[in-house]
Amino acid sequence: MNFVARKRRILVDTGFTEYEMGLYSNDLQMYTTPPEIKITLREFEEQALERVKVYRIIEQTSAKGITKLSEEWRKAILDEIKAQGLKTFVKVFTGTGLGKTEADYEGRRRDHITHFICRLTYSRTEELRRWFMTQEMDLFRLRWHYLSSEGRQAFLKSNNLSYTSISEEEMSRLLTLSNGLVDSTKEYYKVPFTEVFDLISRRRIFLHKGFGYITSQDIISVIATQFRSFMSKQMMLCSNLYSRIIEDERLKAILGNLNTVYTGKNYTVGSGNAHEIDIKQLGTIARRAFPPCMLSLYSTLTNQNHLKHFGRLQLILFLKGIGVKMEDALYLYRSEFTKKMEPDKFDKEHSYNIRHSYGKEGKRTNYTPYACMKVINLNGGGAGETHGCPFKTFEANQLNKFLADNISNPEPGEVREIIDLAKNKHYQICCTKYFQTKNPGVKLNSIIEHPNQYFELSYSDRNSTSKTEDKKSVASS
RNA sequence: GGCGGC
DNA sequence: GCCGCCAACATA
Ligand code: SF4
Repeated sequence: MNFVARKRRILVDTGFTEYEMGLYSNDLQMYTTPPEIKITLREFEEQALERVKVYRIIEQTSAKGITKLSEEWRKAILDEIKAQGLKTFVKVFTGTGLGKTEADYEGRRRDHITHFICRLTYSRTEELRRWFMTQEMDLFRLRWHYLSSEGRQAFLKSNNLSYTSISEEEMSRLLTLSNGLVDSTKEYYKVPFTEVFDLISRRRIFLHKGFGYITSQDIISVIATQFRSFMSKQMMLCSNLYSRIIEDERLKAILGNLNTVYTGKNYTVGSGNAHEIDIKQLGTIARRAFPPCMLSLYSTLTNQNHLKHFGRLQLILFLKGIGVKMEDALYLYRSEFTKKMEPDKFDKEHSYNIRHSYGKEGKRTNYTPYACMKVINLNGGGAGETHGCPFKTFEANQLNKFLADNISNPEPGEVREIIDLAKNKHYQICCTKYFQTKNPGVKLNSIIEHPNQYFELSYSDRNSTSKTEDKKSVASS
């Protein structure tokens, strides 16, 4: 009777229509069609929050130093998803593709719905869109790995990706034509060569009559490119939709809640953490408590007496965030710049922008200092540029020198560890490690997510450990 | 640095 | 050549 009941439930009780059965025929999809949402608001919120948890797990696992897309990476992510009790997701994420049980369909529908809710909520700003896209792309590639050969074929077909897997006889022709470039032990797909440019530049790809022949391992990179470009277009449409839909009060409460969970954003620079900064001691403070990205800007400002556009911005917003008064910031920039520039030229070219950054001109917006994500994405490596995150932009020897100059008593191997983290592109972990070697007394409960957070932590540490010095100077005066 | 005005 | 304006989240 169980058997009968279950069988009926597939068709009747769960209410999967024929249309939905088609829509949810595969564990992986490109989310081209919006779902019909027939669930309660409470379920809506719960399920979407679960997907956000998945995003955070992916992000944090990648940040831990585990190389993306490796076996270890997949295992770590899935284990954590299980540990947080998100079993339904594990099933659909690791599915081989074409399962037909009720649970299969249920999982895919949940995947579908939660994806669209998140797509909507994370479409709001540029920053959120970027973050959402990278998590979704990683998730997509993770899931592709578990699809069976049949599942992959079906996926390609249902998304009109005309990459056909090649036949036996075609294969034997290719073997002779390709001069050893095609390996007979692997499975190959035929792809229009216009879609494989990025792959061609990285690997040797056999091209023939307008087609590239790609292994089944490499095909994911082609698909991912398609998926990404499709998604980024969709995100733009969503951001329009968002502004209209958000007027529903009930939805507003839920959607708002969702993206506050966005990890990079939980450090907010408020008026609460503004310090009295003595501008004449800024050099000492910088060496002691500035994060590398800001210290590096500060030193080129004072050594070269010049900063390029984004460097000026990155630094000025940071300074504003730690509590430097606008007059002091203006004074600092002017006194350095005018060592190599006529004072009136400085006034014409820069003073307005500084006031504007402090919210004193035009629209009078108090712009928020850049978070690590933003700084890292600034990519400061260019000629004469010092902005961006040093762990990303510095060449190996440059980084070596920086670390030697700024870490006074390194434990053996510590510097090596920092360099390796930087090399593996784990900039924020790297920075956290750097922070810990400079401030062994401070216990961190999270990684560095914001330059101003870095400053607060190291500055307050010095304050508390040097209370005796402060008292002394008070007493002696 | 970008956009815009004269 | 002069100049202004903008980089951003509405949420407690
Ligand atoms: S990780 Fe963040 S705080 Fe550290 S140097 Fe890079 S941008 Fe600055």
